[in-house]
Amino acid sequence: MTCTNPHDSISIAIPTDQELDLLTQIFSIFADSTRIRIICALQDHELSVNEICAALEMSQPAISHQLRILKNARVVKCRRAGRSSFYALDDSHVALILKMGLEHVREI
Amino acid sequence: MTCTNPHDSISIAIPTDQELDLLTQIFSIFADSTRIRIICALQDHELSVNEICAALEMSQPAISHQLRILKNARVVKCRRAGRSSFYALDDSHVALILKMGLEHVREI
DNA sequence: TTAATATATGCTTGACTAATTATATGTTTA
DNA sequence: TAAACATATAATTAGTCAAGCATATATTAA
Repeated sequence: MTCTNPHDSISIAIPTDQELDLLTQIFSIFADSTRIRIICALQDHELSVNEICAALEMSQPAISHQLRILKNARVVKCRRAGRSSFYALDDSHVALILKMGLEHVREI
Repeated sequence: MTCTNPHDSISIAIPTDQELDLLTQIFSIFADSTRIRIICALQDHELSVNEICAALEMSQPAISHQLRILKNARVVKCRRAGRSSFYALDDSHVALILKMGLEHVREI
């Protein structure tokens, strides 16, 4: 990536308006504990909506609501099998950002 | 860090409730374009409140409002000099998370 | 001390959003 | 087909929050 200051590897070039929008979109996804818990639940394997409800002990519409947000953001993908829909992580980049945040939190 | 699945380096152990709170707090900070712009403006050098207002073309109370949030979250620190207050980045870990997000956005 | 400058704070409003309730759609079994 | 099951969607509500306005506090200069 380009940096405004080549001497500082952490330096960030000023984001464009479009980048700013995308950034706030992505970070907004993680700004909700229910969505983070869903992503963690899908970490190792896909789950049906019902299974996610059971895992998080939350209502089905509440889970479907958040799944739609995660799907629109391409964080999860959906596969239909019979009368169940199975959700799995889609974009590994996004999971990496969450991992970064978690590492940060655990280093405090 | 500990992983639920040692074969997958991206795997994330289920966060505790406390970690979940800290995570949503941190990501909430980046879920606002004004705050991201402030952080970017402070990337290379400290700035007074007035200078930040000028850089972002926003009102002084709006900037002070966001600076207080960033300060409480220890993302920025404040230094008083005469009648001006100069703000600078405090926690470089947080800037790293922002950098991650920006790299992600720029790779799409 | 008074005036001017710089920043912080309190109050309010409008926009956004997570969760609930109720209902609709889709799928399988009897 | 009808009934049961699984998920999606609509409408509503309550809570959160960014920004604006007004004002208070703090610092310097005259």
